[in-house]
Amino acid sequence: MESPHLLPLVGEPPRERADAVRNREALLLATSELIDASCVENVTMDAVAQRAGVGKGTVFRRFGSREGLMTAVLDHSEAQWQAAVIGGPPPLGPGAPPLDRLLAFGRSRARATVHHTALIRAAGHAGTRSYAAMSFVAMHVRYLLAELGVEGDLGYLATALLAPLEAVVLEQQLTHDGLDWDRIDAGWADLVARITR
Amino acid sequence: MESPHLLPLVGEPPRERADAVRNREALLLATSELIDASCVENVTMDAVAQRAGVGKGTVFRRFGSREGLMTAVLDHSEAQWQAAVIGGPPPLGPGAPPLDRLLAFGRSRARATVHHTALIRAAGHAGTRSYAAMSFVAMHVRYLLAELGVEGDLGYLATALLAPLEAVVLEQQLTHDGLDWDRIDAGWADLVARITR
DNA sequence: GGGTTAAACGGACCACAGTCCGCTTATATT
DNA sequence: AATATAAGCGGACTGTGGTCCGTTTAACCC
Repeated sequence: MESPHLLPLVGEPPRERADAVRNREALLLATSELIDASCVENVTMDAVAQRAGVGKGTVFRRFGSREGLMTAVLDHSEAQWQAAVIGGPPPLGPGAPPLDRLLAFGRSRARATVHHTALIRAAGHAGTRSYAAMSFVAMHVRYLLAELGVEGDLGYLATALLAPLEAVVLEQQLTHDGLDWDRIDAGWADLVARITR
Repeated sequence: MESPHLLPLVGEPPRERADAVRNREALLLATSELIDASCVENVTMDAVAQRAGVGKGTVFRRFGSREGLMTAVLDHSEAQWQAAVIGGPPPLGPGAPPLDRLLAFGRSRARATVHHTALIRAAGHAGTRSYAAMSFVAMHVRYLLAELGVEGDLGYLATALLAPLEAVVLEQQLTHDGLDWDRIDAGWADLVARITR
C-alpha cells in the first residue's frame, strides 16, 4: 500500500524533495526546543542550524529570515488555537449562541496573544501575526457579527474589535496603563455590547 | 542678558555638558537628513556618526540603541503634532465641539501614523510609539469622551478607540484588507458613534 | 542500474548593531 | 590660572543576521 502523499496531484508539479522536508521539520523542532530551553531572544540562527544538524544557509533557504522562522513556529501554535475555534467545545467552538462565542473568542484570543508576545515580536511583520492568521480571525469575528445582526461595515468593525487584542495594545495596557485582566475582559465585553447594540 | 538656561535650578544638579548638547543635536540633525536622503531602513549607525562628525560610541552613549535614536527622531515629529492638538486651530485644536474634535483627532492621528510607519517600526517598542506619546493621546481621548458624557471604563474605552489607529492595524487594513481611507474614516467615525451613543 | 538535471546544501564571507576601555576635555574649585 | 575630577569621546573589537557560490544529491527517465 502506497503512502497517499506519493500520489502526485495535478496542478502541483514541483514536489518538495524528501531531504528538504526532513530538514524543515528538524529545524522547526530544533527552534522550539531552543526557545523552551531559554527564550526567543536568545535563539540564534547558528544555534538552530547546529542543533538541527544542517548548515546555516539551509535555514535561510527554508525560512528566508529569522522572522520567517519565528513566523513558522508561531503558525504552528496558531493552528492549534484555530482548531479549538473551528471544532473545539463551546462556547469558543461551535454550538453556543453567537454572543457567547464572541466573548469567549475575545478572552481566549487575548490570553493566547499575550502568552506568545515574545514570539510574535520576534516574528516581526511590525508586530502583527501572519496575514493568514489575521484573515482567519477577521473572518470569524465578521461572521459572528453577522450572526448577531449587526449592521454597518462589518469588515471594518471586525478589525476594530480585533485591534484591542493586538499584542502591542495589550502589552501597553497591562504594563503601562495599569489595567488588569478583569478590566480588559470587562472592557472588551462592553465594547462588544456597544457595537452590537 | 544671560541665557535663561544658564540659571541652574535647584534639584537638577548634574548639568549636561556643552559638547554633549552639541553632539546630540548634531546627531538628531544628521539622522533626519540621512532619513530624508534615503529611507529609515538604510540609515546605519556608522553613517549617522560619520555625518555628525563624532565617533560611533558617542551615538550609543547618547541614545542607547538604534531604536532609541529613532525614537528620539520620532518624538520630535510627535511634539509638533501634539502642539496642533493642544493649541492649533479647531476642530483638531480647542474651540470646536467635543465630537468634532474627536473625529478630527482620529483622522489626523491615522494620517500621521501611516506617514511615519517606517520610523515607528524602526523605533521599536514592538511597534508602539513611545510611552509618553501614548499616554498623551490616551489622556486626550479620555478627556473628550468625558466631555461627551460617555459612561463606563473610560480608561479602557480610550485605548480601544486608539487601537484601530495603531500603525500595525492601519497597515494591515490598507495593504491586505483592501480598505481605503474613506472606509477607514467612516468606520472609525461609526465606531465613535456606537461608543458614545 | 546509469545518466541527467535541477534543487538543496554548507560554510566561508560580509554588513551592521552594540560593547569596551584608554584618552580627551569641559567644568568646578581654589 | 592651575588643578582635580568626572563626564564625554572614539574607534577597535565582537556577535549575529544574512548572502553567495561551488559542491552534493534526490528525483526522474531510459
